[in-house]
Amino acid sequence: MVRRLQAEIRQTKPFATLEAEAYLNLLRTADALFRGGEALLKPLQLSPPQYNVLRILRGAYPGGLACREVAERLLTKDPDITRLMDRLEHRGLITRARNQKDRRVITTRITPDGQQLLKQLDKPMLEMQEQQLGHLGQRKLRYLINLLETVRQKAG
Amino acid sequence: MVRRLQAEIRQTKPFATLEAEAYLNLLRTADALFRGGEALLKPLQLSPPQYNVLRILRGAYPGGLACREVAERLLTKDPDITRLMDRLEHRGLITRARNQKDRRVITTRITPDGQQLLKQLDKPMLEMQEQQLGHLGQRKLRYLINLLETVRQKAG
DNA sequence: TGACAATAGTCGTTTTAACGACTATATTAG
DNA sequence: CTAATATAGTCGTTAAAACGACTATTGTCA
Repeated sequence: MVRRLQAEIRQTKPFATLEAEAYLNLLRTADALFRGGEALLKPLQLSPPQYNVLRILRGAYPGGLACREVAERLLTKDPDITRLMDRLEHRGLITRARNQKDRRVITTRITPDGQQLLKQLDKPMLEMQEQQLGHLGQRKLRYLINLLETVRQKAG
Repeated sequence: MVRRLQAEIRQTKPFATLEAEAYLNLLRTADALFRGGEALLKPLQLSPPQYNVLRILRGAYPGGLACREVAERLLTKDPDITRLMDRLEHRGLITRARNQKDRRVITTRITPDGQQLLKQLDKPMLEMQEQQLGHLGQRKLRYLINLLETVRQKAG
């Protein structure tokens, strides 16, 4: 991957700005990490957004969340949550019930099956993250987190 | 965005590990930056992968590249390059010609139209990156790049 | 109260991505 | 030289994501 990026640099030309270099690096590194997670999910037939929704719902358990709340925590648009939820419900990983107080909202909860699925993934995820990032050491990790949060404050 | 992330942390629980925190931060920050680029592309009806392919081809100009070479530099699988190229060719942004020496390969080149489209985007992209990342300053930017490359060496 | 606006969620459609199977050409080994 | 294997690219199908329009319910205010 690094070799690939270097090859590309050589081939085109050095980055126009340091910012451009950081930008591309950030995207590529995130992509590499992302693929690691994706690989763990695939055997369980779970897409990354589905996994994220389940985690969000686990965080709210034993309470539930409205579609809108899930969409907010997720980085996606509302309209697509519905069908994503459809698939999760169909697999028995979540349940949905119309709220009695405000009959517009539908409260979604994670089921025991859903929780078990997540639990299965917890350790592998942590191990993968440890392998991908642990070599930096606590000090550099903290600094990296710090930098990223700063960037997101400006860019997000 | 930051507020959103903090809210999520509060709601679930602090991250299990520092690595997990860095992992999520990296993904979210990359997503934020990515959306910035996407927004610049949308008015021109160009998807991020299409943009990347055009940039790769510009780097190779006046030469061309085989599908496989483009796929290598891109982070995507081969099979999908074909149709992506189809759309670019249909819009006159690239041309394709079967190689005479090895008749299996198809050499793809960027057209003047394609180059002009890219040129239109160069300045806005740099400006966006400057706005998103410039506030860090050269020193921190270099360090960030350094950290990211280290991570990618291990994770990519 | 009754009209109007806002909000929650769903649905229809189009575009992209993902995965696997398939064709054509080239390379290699016996 | 031929059979087997590898490589380049394409195609078919299914699954997701993107975008907009639509329905139902609630809230607001004249």
